[in-house]
Amino acid sequence: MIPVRKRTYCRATREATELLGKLIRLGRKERRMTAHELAGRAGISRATLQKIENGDLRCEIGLFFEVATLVGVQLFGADDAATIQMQSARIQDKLALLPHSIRTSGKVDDDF
Amino acid sequence: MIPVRKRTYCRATREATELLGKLIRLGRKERRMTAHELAGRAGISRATLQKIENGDLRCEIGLFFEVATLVGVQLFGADDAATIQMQSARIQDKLALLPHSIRTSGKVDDDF
DNA sequence: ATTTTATGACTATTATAATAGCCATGTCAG
DNA sequence: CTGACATGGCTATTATAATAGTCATAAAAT
Repeated sequence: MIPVRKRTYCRATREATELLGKLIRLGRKERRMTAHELAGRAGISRATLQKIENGDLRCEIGLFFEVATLVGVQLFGADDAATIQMQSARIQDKLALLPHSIRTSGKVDDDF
Repeated sequence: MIPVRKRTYCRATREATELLGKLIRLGRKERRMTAHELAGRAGISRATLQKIENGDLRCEIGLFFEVATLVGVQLFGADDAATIQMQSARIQDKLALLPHSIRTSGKVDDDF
């Protein structure tokens, strides 16, 4: 029973997810952890970890990031939650300056 | 009907996902796109886009990355698929040097 | 060489994400 | 001011991800 694939993803999406999966597998092996061991620590099944390391686009982002964190893969160039949170706060400030709702009347679409 | 939350995520995971969501919302507004419009381009529902921009950990990573790409959010510091693919190839080479399967007998666990 | 076990691949089942559709609110443009 | 529409927040339904489990293979360790 072949599942019906309907969704498509652009190449950048596929490549990025594949890269993240490989970084996770590399991190795991560098730390000499088995797939079984890492899956246990992350609280997921070994099958799901396999899908993550293979760059399966349909896995939860939370699981990807959780495993990445466990094996020391840097997200957004930061190794700790506090640094990421600071970036988040800065983006929040920029967001506050923009209008709450976007109106598509003028059709300007500046590319900045 | 309150859904039973069982899974937990570490702070770094939550912060990183929240940051990515905010970067996406910022990117969308800078390009003056409505949520409806962006959801349409990404081929997802507006409700899912809302969850993504709010940093919902349970959304598919493929949807996160797809939307991020559409609004110009850089993944892994690269703006094109080719550059990401090159990074991927390098990681692949490093992986090839490591042993195929990890044995947990010696219990060394070097941190590198 | 032999044993042990880490990994890849698969299936059926269960949990849950994604969706369509709705209403209420808010806010931007005229 | 006010009317149009963008957004947030729900619900029920459907699609599908996550799981547990098994089997085969491969590769470390002895």
